[in-house]
Amino acid sequence: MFDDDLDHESGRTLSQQIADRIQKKIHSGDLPPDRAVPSESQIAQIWGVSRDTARRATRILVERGLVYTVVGKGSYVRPPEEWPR
Amino acid sequence: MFDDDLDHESGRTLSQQIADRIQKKIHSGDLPPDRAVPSESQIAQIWGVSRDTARRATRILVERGLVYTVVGKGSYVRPPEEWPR
DNA sequence: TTTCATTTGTCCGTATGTATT
DNA sequence: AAATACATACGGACAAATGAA
Repeated sequence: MFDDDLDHESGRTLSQQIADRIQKKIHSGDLPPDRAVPSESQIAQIWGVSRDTARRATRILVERGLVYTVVGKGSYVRPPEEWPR
Repeated sequence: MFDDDLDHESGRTLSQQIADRIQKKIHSGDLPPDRAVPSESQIAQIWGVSRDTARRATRILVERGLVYTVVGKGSYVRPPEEWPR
């Protein structure tokens, strides 16, 4: 589902690149509303980064208004009606 | 391990002199492949320079192809097969 | 009720990247 | 070259919340 590697050289940070890849899956409908996005542990596993970096990636998506987080459960895709325009 | 003082008078910069000293340890095998070289903080501590100067020293070794850097972890001795000839 | 695994929240220490003064 | 500050990243630890067994 997420297969392309991250670019450690480009100007964009690892967490930004991860957020971008997940955002594409959201906008494409691959990750529908209220569907769980990859957990921090999964992100760390998928892209081979630390949980700290995984957390940053998730927080970026929350700040972009595309994802909401529930403690103890996970982070989920926000309905498109709530996306910022 | 690194005991000789730097020369603040010579033409060579402090970072160059530090890089030279570490390079000797690499070429002598005192710092074997994939062994961590002194961190920027350690360099600053050992030779009494700023972290900025320590960074420059590490950077020089990277540019010489003797060392590779991993963000968040440190800098390490590159295997001799990868050294430029 | 208790136990357990999973997930996020928080904090720590260390290291490098970047920018400013 | 130095001093400082902040961001990004890695690794580890423990707490709190959730839900299932």
